[in-house]
Amino acid sequence: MKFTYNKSEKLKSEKLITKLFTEGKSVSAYPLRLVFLKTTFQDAVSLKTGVSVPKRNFKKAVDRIRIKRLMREAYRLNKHLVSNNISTQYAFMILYVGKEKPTFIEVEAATKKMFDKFLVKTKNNNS
RNA sequence: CAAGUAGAUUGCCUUAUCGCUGUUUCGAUUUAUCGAGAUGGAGGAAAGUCCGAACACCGUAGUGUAAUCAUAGUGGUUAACGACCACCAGUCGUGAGGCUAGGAAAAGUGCAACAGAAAGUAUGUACAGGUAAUGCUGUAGUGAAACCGGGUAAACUCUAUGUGGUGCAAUGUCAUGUAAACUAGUGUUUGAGCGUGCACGCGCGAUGCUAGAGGGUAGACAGCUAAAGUUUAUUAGUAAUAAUAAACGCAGAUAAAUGAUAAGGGGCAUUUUUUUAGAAAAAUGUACAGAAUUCGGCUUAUAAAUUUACUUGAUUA
Repeated sequence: MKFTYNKSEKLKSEKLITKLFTEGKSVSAYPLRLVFLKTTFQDAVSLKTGVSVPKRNFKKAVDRIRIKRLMREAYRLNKHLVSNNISTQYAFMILYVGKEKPTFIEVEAATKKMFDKFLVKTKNNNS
């Protein structure tokens, strides 16, 4: 198991992001919200993920960058929960919908909870 | 010692684990990826985007005029500036110093609280003087200012000088896919082409199919980081700054790297407790803030610390 999160695992394509937001489904675990879409892409990874913090809630760039770093870190350490349990490729976008600055412990707990919900939801859909 | 004035500097550190990104070396292969190593990786304001430039494109024959906006003592610095430095003047402060609203009122228009007869078309009252006669002359009284070519330009205005626009999402190169139109070839029952992996067979099949050219979307590359560079020293200058020498080689991401977690330590401030007037312990706090083409300024935010020069007051000798 590798806790990596490099360029090929990041969601970068503008087209795919637009499609994700128009067609994707979502689960939320406050203060996080996950938008996902079953899709395919060239790179040999099972997930492509982006993170986002709205400027509306955090006006200072320092705060936004800090939260994004926490979210990326939580994703990096916990992505095996998802990647070991899915068969097809997914695009993820994790949004921070809270309005307070979080700690890493909060973000990590919310990430785990969110991934559990995601797995439950996708299984139900398949069966 | 206290209070203050003007500058300059700094902007916490270490270790471990797991990661991100640029460059580079080696090794693997699947030839564009993987693995291992080495080595760079946020600021004094990176911020606001308020000025000035470099650079790029668009506009423009050239020149002039007008409008718009900006600037406004004198001299200097600079690539340039509305920035900076020096001096003069005015003004505030006991002082060190701070501030600038510093061109023109003899082109025109406007404005002037209170007081006052009257505030810009002057001239009432009282007293005195004077005349043929008249506010013709003086004094008193209000006011910052009362006829003086008055004041005010931090009112319009005038004068002088400058001023084209858009910003790296600029701009250039490559270019998968694809609609219509264009050009060439080929084809319409003598069947091009497509699907069924190939052949056979079967099915579909006609402004069709193939190619070119074109356009330039997704994306990639260049622009992109060696620059009016940084540090130190010397010299010239009151200074801004300039010259010379030596050393250094200093982020380059793009849904956007420069981190996360844990442990330990340091400085300072505040509070509490202890105490032998030295000090010790504990708790809390430790800012503002995140590059996005690049420079020079300005403005704004900022816990706390260090330091230089000077002023005023007090005490001691």
